[in-house]
Amino acid sequence: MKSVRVRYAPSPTGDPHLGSVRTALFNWLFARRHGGTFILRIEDTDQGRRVDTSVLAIMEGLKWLGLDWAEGPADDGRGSKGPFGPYFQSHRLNLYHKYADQLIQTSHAYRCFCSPARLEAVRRAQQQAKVPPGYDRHCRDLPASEVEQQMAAGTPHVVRFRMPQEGATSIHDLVRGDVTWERKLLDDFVLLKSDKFPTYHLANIVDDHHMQISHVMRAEEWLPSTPRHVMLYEAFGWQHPQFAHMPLILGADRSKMSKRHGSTSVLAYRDEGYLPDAMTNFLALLGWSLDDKTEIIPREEMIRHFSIERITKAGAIFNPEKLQWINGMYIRALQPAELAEKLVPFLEKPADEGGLPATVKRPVNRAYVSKLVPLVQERLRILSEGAELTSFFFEEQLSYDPALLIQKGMDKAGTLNALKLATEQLDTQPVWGAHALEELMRALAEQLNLKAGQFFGAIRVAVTGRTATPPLFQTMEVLGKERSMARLRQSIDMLAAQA
RNA sequence: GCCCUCAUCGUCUAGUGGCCUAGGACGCCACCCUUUCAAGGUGGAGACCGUGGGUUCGAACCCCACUGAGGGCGCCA
Repeated sequence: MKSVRVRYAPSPTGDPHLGSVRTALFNWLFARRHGGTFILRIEDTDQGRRVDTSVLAIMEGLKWLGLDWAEGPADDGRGSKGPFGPYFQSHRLNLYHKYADQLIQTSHAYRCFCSPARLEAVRRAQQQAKVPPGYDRHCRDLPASEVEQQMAAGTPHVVRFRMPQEGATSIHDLVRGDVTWERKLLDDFVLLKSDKFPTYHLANIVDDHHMQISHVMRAEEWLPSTPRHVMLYEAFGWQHPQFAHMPLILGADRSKMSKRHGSTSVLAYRDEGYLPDAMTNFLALLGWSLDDKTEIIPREEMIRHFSIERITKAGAIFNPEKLQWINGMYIRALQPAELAEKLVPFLEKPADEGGLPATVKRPVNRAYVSKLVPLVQERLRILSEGAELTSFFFEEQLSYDPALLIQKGMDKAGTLNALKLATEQLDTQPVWGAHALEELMRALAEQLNLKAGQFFGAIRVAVTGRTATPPLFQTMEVLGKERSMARLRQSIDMLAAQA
């Protein structure tokens, strides 16, 4: 195989979405697998839809996921790096004009002076007549004299491809096998718009050729435009790259994933606390598999084993629950110190963005976070759950319903008594370690003739304000004696005061 | 309407003619572990492999038709 050069060619019209990023991932994996080159090219040929922040967002998304490009926009998002640049199509206009002219010279293309209004009317008529929509080739065979006249008059025009009407065009798609189209069903698509910008079709072919792209890996939605591209390559006398059309990522309703299906920007997943490795692992599994059983696949393994042959053909519904599960697996695999570091920014977010309550001072004490992290590591699925899971570690004042203190099979008086005894004994406890605390309290439970679950349950609520927490005595150890004792005493007051 | 693609548990998938009375994973349920919640372990429910025809000694796997779903049909990519 000649050297692998693949590109990810998004148009900067918004944040990078999941489907788009999955395409980037597959291209990147393929390049890595074959020691090839992964190229980022910005297809900004639509001035109307261009969103300025988009290029930065796309690069941010790729960087976050660790998908580095050898050629493409430079890190500042302005210049380009790599030998075939620039990698912004809007900076390559001369090239497209040159090739559009060449196509006109060789009669593979022609100028079309039809107004948008006329095109619209034609389309409407076609719709009414239930005829396949498409350009009616009005200008395909305009006399040279009229073309000259229109040009002299400065009439806005586009350049269209003169689609041959005989025969068929086939490709051998690496994912789908042979696919064939009747040429007479293909219309005379636009190559150059009246604003002198190329369409996607022209720019794409010219650039893929000039950048020596070996494999075009893109989503299935591009399959229908592939015969047009192949015809263009032929018109230029160029060899076309190999094609591989990947399955679409679908929403729950089985339609193409879009904004309608909720937050689909990868950056939103980053902000919710998904780990980049978990994200790539999950995305890779949407349309590709390593074997019949492996789910957690380290990046290096992914690279080693990635192959187009194992890409699925059918579209895949995005399953958020599985993503959460995978993320949980990656969180558990983290070193506690790493997790602590990743968690802190999420804890410090404003309360209404999922951070700790507003009453908790920022910045949080990192040493303290490091101590509690081991207690919540296996209970976390995404980083943004951290604040909810740990807020009682930080709060000065707990607020909860005192009735929660009374455990199943116990009453108020019994609970009060148990809590008082616990408080007394704990108060004299010199060594505030989980093990010692547990021994002491187990003995007391026995003495009180209470089940450990009952007794510990009451203490748990007293100390944390919750019924579900990390292991009680470890929690108390992290909380510290002073804070634990204060909470115990407060619980007694609250319960006693309750009617 | 026309063109193209696709079709195995709810979901992601394994499966390329006999190893399939269809395997794994998420989710769900139960049990074990256990001071709660998780994590972990074990087990379970869950797919007559879209339907109907072929081919073959034998089909989830090959062929045809149908049906269904999706994508495309812009001076958007």
